[in-house]
Amino acid sequence: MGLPVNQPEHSRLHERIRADHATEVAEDYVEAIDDVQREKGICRAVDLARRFGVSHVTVSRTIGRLTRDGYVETEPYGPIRLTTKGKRVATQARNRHDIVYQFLLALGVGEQTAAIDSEGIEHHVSRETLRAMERFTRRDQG
Amino acid sequence: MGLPVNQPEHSRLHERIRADHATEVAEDYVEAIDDVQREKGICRAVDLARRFGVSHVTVSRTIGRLTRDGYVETEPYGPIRLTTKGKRVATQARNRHDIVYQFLLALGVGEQTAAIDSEGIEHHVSRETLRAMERFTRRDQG
DNA sequence: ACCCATTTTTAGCCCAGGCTACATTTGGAG
DNA sequence: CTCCAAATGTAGCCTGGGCTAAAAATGGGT
Ligand SMILES: [Mn+2]
Ligand SMILES: [Mn+2]
Ligand SMILES: [Mn+2]
Ligand SMILES: [Mn+2]
Repeated sequence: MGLPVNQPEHSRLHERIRADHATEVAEDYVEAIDDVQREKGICRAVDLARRFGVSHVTVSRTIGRLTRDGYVETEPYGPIRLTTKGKRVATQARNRHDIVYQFLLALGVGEQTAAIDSEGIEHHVSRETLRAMERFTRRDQG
Repeated sequence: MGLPVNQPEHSRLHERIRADHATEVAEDYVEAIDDVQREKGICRAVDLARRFGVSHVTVSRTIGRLTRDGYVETEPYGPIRLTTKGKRVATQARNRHDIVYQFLLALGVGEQTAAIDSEGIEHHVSRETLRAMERFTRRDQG
């Protein structure tokens, strides 16, 4: 067994990365579903296909996985609704995404770049780093 | 066709993310291969399996793709060597990774967290954001 | 009421990146 | 030299997340 090594074991890092990737799609989807619902009342698969730039079939299959995992509910040919769990994750995801976005702006990055980079970075930011980003943004221009 | 929209179209963002993911494994592998070579002269598949916490079969298949894409060269039962292209990508990847890591430290994040988060964030940082991070780190403690 | 455009579903394909089980090769210890 | 442990390769499986083509359902406009 051996005592727990205190330096981060490299394999651990990558396990985290793989775990992040597994939840990444779920986070982006529930956030997008929530967005669409705010914008136009209900969310349909076709809305997500446009938003993500993928085919409607890909959306349909992904929604199947999200349903299986308890994030969304649908009936055949019906709209896509978030479960309680889905709403919670959507709120957290949007919050975190926004913190990262505002942080990049505060760092001096342009809006377009901040929008693009935050979309990927958000999924790999721990609580600790998120807090540090908030602190910086507040101090810088709050 | 329509005129190019100037606000970042949401689907564009996600296309970037998907592209980043496609190169992510290649970047981490060539960086790791370079690391191992520095540490112990030659790099073998087992070294990478340990480092990434995956089976040697997964490494073998991944190395096959990297060979196909011109990043590495191997002979049967031989060590893993980087091509010129592979070395270039490894150097760039390490450089960028280090900038992100140092930046997180400068932001006030702990070493463990910085190590973990930088491993994921590095792949989603544009040149512009990377420059902003360098600027901040230099100003903060350079 | 009907028709048709839009939407969703289904079938079937691809590739990346995981795995286990088993076969083969290699090189060093004795 | 021989043998065996370690490394590598091969076969076959899985899931996620992409795609196209074609079928089926829905619902709004006339
Ligand atoms: Mn998001
Ligand atoms: Mn995202
Ligand atoms: Mn790296
Ligand atoms: Mn990485």
